[in-house]
Amino acid sequence: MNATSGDDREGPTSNSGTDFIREMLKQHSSSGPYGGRVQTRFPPEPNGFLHIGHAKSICLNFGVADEFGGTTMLRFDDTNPETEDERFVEAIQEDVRWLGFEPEQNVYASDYFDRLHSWALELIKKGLAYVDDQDAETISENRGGFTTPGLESPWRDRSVEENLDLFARMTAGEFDEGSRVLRTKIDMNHENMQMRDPVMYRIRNQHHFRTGDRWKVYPTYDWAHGQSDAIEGTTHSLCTLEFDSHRPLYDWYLEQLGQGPGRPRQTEFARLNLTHTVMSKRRLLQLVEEGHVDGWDDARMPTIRGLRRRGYPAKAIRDFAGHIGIAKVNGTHEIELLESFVRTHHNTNALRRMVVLDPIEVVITNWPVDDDGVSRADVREAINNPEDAAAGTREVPFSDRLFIERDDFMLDPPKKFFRLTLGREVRLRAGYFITCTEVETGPDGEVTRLLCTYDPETAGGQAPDGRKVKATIHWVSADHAVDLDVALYERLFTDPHPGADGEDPLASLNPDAKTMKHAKAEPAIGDIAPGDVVQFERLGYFARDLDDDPSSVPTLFHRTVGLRDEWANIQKRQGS
RNA sequence: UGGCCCGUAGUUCAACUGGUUAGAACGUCGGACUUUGACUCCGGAUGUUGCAGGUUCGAGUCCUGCCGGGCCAGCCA
Repeated sequence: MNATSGDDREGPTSNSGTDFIREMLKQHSSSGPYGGRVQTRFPPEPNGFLHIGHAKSICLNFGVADEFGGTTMLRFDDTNPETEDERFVEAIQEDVRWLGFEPEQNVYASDYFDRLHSWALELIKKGLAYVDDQDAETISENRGGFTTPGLESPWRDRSVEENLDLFARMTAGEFDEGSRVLRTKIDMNHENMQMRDPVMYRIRNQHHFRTGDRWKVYPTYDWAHGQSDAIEGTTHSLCTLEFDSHRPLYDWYLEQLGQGPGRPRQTEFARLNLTHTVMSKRRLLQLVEEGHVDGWDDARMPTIRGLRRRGYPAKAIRDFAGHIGIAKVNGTHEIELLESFVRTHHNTNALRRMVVLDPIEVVITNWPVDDDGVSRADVREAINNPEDAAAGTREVPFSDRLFIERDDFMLDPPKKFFRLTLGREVRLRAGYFITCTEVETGPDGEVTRLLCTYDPETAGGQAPDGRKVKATIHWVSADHAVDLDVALYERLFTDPHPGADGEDPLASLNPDAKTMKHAKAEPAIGDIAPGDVVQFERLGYFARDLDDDPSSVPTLFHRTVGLRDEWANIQKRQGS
């Protein structure tokens, strides 16, 4: 198996296996030029961080290779020294691992620079490539348009000797950046613009993070990609839809180089888009640089690192990727679908804890006072995870002064509100039934404190006389509470399709995408390690911050995703 | 404007490669259950399969035209 485990994965998730790529692989496994061999590659450019869109591609590439007994390379497409950097390499490797995949090998396009170079020489000798002295602007102008043919470069018919000499001098660094390029000689009249003498090499007087200052010419994507695939034995080169028009060129190079029928084959699939967020590197970079988020690993970001901080499990991301399948149409998935996989995962795995995000004080007026005049705390036992008996139980202190959620009390409740109100009895989860007997209010009429009585007979949450309550609410003993900072998240963009109408995507950036709260937690919150996700009962799943000090009490949690909330739906429908 | 790719519930995908009333998930609505208004379970609704022709006993699947969307004229990937 090609996958590693860092979590509870049981294997790569895939949909039913009926998509066009798996269909093709199925055929190629029984017949065809690859002898049943399957090798894929995930080829990120090390100039940014991976996001959920990359995760889809990673799951696809590693997933199908695994399903068909093949392997997957992690290949860094480091052909442009301008923007690439070692730190991205490390981050990408880490993210791929975290997602649960182990590459067969970590390789770099730059590993192949020598081979690529000698292949280029071969094409020059065959009269299929030439050095063009035109500048970028001229080349662009002369490429022609969709309906107009291109203009052949005046340098197109140089002799092989001159081309060889010039290219050698380009390689040696004799010329300025932009002064010359090596171009393929195909057809300036081709209906596919990609075939109008595409550039193979450009001069870059820049330091490359791997090859240093050795090279002065760097291969373009089109020249490097297919050949890299061929060198390392990739059979199926899966890429996104926009490379569709490059496929003829991809095939052309391989063919000219004499690669036989077993040569790699490019297949395109739709990239992933999600509602209420952006996915392009440029936009993500803009969010970071303009300070709209706190970095690439901000929990609001759709980056792998952001999702990880947010508490999205790798397994849920994999399940999501497998579920959505692949297609040849660019669409946009609802982020709710991803969230449902996150909830499903945490529902079965996350421990439960009680945390009050917006506390209001409750005094239990009939709580007993001991002979020495002191009111003592009681200890309740609570189930850690109703979905998993093995998770056991924990102790929760109960006393005469508690906090409950402000939302769980209404002085003048609407019809369908069945939580606490004056004169009504509710259950405190794993505690007792309490009845609100009196409400204290402040100068503006706001509720400041609730006086309640409890029924000692209902310890643990059952009434011996069998009477029922309509609501169970969570609570925390005030004197035992642990103070926490909690980050609540909403959609990063209010518009489900930011920028779809041609507007600036950032116009719908949600300023309230992050809200900080000071919360009160039960003491057992201390059991939760950084990075772990727990359910705050009735509220949602929350991840303890990755950078929180593991040796001390938790201080910061991020809301991964809220629980489904029927009450919120009711309120929405009632328009209040 | 030319070329290529693509149009199936609100969304994203299925439909054994022409064969009965076009399915699933998420969402939505209703009900059951419930010490989380969660989870779970049961049930409902939403489609002129972009449109129009054609081939065929039979078309979401094949053909033609039209409409709509995406991509392509970087020395980015």
